[in-house]
Amino acid sequence: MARHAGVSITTVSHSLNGKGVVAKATRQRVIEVAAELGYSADAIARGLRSNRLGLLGLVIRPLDTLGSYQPEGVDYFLRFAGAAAVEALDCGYGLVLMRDPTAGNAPGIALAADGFIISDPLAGDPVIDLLTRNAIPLVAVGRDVERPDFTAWLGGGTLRNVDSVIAHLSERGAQRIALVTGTDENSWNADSENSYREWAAENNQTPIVYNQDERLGEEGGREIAEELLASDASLPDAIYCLTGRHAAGIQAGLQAAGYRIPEDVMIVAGSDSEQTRNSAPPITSVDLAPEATAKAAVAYLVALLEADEDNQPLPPEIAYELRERASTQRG
Amino acid sequence: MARHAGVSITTVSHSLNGKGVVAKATRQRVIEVAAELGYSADAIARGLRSNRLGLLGLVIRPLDTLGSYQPEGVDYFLRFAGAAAVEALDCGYGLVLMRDPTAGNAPGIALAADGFIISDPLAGDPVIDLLTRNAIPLVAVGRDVERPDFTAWLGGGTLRNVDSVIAHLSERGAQRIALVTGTDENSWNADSENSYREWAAENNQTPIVYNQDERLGEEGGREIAEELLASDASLPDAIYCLTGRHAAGIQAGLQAAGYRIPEDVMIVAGSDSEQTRNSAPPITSVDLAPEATAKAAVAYLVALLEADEDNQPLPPEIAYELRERASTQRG
DNA sequence: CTAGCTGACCAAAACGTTTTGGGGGAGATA
DNA sequence: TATCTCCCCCAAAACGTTTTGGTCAGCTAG
Repeated sequence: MARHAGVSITTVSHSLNGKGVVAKATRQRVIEVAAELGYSADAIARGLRSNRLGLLGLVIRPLDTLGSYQPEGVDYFLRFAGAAAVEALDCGYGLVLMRDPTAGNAPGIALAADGFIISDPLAGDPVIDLLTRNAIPLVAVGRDVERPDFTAWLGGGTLRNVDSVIAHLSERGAQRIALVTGTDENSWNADSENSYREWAAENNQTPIVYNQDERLGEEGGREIAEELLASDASLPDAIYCLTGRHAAGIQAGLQAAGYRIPEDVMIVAGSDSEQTRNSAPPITSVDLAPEATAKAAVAYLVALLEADEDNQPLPPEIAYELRERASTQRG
Repeated sequence: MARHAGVSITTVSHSLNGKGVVAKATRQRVIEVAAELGYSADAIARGLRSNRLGLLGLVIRPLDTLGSYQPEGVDYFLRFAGAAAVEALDCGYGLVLMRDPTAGNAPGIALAADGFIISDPLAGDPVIDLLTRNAIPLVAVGRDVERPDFTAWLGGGTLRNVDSVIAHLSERGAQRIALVTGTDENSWNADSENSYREWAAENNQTPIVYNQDERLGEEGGREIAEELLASDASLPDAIYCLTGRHAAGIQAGLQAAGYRIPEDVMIVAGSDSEQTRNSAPPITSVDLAPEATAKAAVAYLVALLEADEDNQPLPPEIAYELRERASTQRG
């Protein structure tokens, strides 16, 4: 390239990057020759020199614990990943989906990423340790419940979903509202339960909480239904279930026992999925806005990467909406 | 690292990569020290030296021409991309989704990928030119209709879908079968039309073919319905429509004009989508097996990358299935 | 005793950039 | 004429590996 343009390597670099002092005519010629030759600086060599490859990593922790990257009907994560990839492109970055990079079978490229997005980190997440140790910037969706000092996370708005769901159910006449969470140690499960217990305490309700392994899917929901039915206490008249698959299972279980949804029990899911959309009746669900969240997370990470030391960006806020469906449509 | 282990840089490299001649004890010690320090060779530096970054690129051409990377209800590509990413990980690679890398706004990392998967290349696709010029191996899903010499592609089985759909429709009593394709210049559109016309010629049928822009979605389907209704010729009694969104639009258009599906007209879509699953009636569709296709494409590309010059792998075959639904359920 | 071989290790080159620290020529000033 | 100042440009270092082509010591064989 330098030979073709009749200048030094330095001048090529300066010309194409707009740095240094180069005569206008020279810079123009270099640019023209580069275009003609289809030349552009080798990204790897540039990466070696500048320690910036233009690559972002995405780790979706719930899929790690779930064991499968394509859980039946759960489209939240795929939509999240797709939107993140597109937004990264818009920012001039590539995005690589990765599994737990502490697990050892991570691709070699893992630690070469400029920054990471961690979706739903676990308590004291080792992935955050690894990245911090390697001085790789990261942004989380959901907080690490054991790491209060780590503030570069978004999605705190999910906390308010508990309140809005309870308000919705109360408005429809619910008296005794139960909560079903997953067992992953992430803030989505933990903080939702905390919020719920706070509400119960404030309203003199006996909290009714079940924790069920996410991996069990609809079957896990059916088990909860059986536990509810076998319990000495009377059945709650509304159930807020964080995962869509558990919700669908609970609904099916209660219906099999002769209960009607929503007449006898109302059901709300904390995240929308194919199961909640297509069960009978369809289940009222919180739309966790995967596209908007992904877009915000990528933009935030890129801002973090490209910001000066002194004016760091702040985490964006995401708005969630309740999709009201027949499972809470009374009267 | 070399200092910590008390050996040269060379010996570290040799020890960790199992190359060269290193005393067993030394190699062991180096490995231990590396584990202790959490050291692993910098992927970028290694990439610079070996020209292998461990990164695959994925370009989905229909989304480029569509202009949107999240077309409403079309989950084929997202599922394809997700499955490809996971399979790449299983092979030790990262996968980056990219837009048309010839468009200029491609991320710098684009040409640093070890290899590419091109989904549904266009006729004489410039992306293939670009990659070939840069000596980057690639695998396509669907062939480039203007590049018969390029054989590293899979998905030829879609050709047979035309026959099986026609067989299915004939079995259900169809006499006059129309075809609706898209206008993208890919093999999926072109070869399907060719197959259809061959069948028509062999069976003394007057071919009825419409080509409609993919970008118009369901509205485009409705337009086709109007054209069919306005035509002098009588309405076909079955329509094979390659895209799910066109199919849903045609069905809605015909129903609005008072025709019944499937009694008056049967409809089949060449690719499954949310529209075909949830329209009324649900539309019989070909399941293009995005996960299996993606997995096969990645495995094929990786095999290509890692193969010796002399024994190149052959493209795998994919099997597709017809999902029979009410839109062809007669009698 | 010497030449040759082998096993263990290492210095240096190469990969293609970016960045640093000049170098040299032309014009201006003394 | 000598010196100073700009303005352009460039050589070389550095990034962290892998790979090539050694060196050196200790043995073995002649």
